[in-house]
Amino acid sequence: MGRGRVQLKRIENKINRQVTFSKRRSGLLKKANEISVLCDAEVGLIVFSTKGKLSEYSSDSCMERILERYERYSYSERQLDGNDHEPNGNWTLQHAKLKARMEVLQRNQRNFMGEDLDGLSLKELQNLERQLESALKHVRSRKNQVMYESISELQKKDKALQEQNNLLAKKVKESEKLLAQEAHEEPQNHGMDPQLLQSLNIGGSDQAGENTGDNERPPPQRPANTQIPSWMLNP
Amino acid sequence: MGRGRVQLKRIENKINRQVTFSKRRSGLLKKANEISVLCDAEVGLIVFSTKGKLSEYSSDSCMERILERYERYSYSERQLDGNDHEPNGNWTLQHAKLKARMEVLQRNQRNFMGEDLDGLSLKELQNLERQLESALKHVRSRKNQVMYESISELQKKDKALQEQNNLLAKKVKESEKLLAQEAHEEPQNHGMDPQLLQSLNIGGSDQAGENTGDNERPPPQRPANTQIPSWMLNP
DNA sequence: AACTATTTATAAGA
DNA sequence: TTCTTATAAATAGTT
Repeated sequence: MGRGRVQLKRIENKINRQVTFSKRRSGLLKKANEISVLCDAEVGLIVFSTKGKLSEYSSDSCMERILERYERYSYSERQLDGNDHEPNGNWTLQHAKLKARMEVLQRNQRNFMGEDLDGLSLKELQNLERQLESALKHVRSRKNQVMYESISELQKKDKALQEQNNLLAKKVKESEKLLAQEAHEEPQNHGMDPQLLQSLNIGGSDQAGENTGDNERPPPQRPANTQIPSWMLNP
Repeated sequence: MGRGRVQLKRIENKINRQVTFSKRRSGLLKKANEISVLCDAEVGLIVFSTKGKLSEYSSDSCMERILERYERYSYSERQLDGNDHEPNGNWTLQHAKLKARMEVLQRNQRNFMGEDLDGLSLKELQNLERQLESALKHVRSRKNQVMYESISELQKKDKALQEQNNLLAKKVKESEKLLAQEAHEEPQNHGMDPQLLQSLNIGGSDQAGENTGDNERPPPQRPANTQIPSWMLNP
């Protein structure tokens, strides 16, 4: 819908992609709302942009409800397993304990996301900082590994394709030879254009390096705790 | 879009509603797919028809992952508190739900701690990295604030103490003067031992203003909360 | 399920 | 970002 036909593939131009995303997102949200109202359906829609920004839509009942319903629908009886190790003893206690643990987890998680930091002491903040640094290191390391593996695989594929190409090229040459012999006997030129051979070099090897470029982040910043803030030195 | 304008309200005719639902659902799914491909977005779409039938769409990574990611963002009001709208209904279900959520939270937390990263896609890793960077920024900012406040307070306290010291010093001098006069009138020494006077010089008067001397070493003991922890200075 | 007159969505341009 | 506009797509009502 628009001035040109659109291909169903990732838009490479970044700006363009961003703009299209913005437009289509609003369109999608609108349509989600429409179907939910018109057809009395329950809809939950979650969209993460490339940059990780979240947009969501959920019909009347909140997303939480819809997700619960979804979980119930998709794997309801999965966790009926070993719940009865304490027949009917103190469900209440169990429940309370679970809830308490849950709350702790949630608070932690919020802290890990850099929120709700007001109640933390300096030392706790320090610990959290160290923890986050360590996590970040691991994540980056893992990311690099994943990227490396991906590249490796692409290279393998690339190699295989090239070999295949060589084989094909050889075959083509043989054909040419045969044709040349024929031509020798009968001097007309119906050999193949060498450029055609090039075009058989099926693309894809160049995707390998694509991801290596803009994902690297330089470490211009040192960890803060190796650095005494200037205001501490100049009271 | 169609032969007539459509009102944004529930379609009353049941057949009609069902047909429209079917058409629009496929449209919605299509558009969800399009935006995810074109704009490199991560999309999760859940649709329950009036009759409770589930349709879903999720881009590349499975719905489960998207929902986890969603939880990571908006874990917010996990209101476990007033969940007992079903008094003694099915504790089992409640319990199971709690446990399921718990598992998700724990997995998330492990990810936030840089563990169990093997299952994550490149995109998810990138997102996690961004999240951690952001969290780290917040934590550092908060830490700096706390440190700044702490120092600010120290300085205030310091100033107050100095003033107090000045006051005391002045008093002591006056006492000395009086004693000197007495000594002049009656040359027996029943005055106070000058060393005693010194001891009245409640610690720190030398900090007051006369920094001209050789008092460079830090005072042996400061109030605990006016002390900068060693780990702050020695990273 | 197909058709088609219309309405909508949106790609490109400003 | 927002608006405009030409055009592609979606779809309401019909068959």
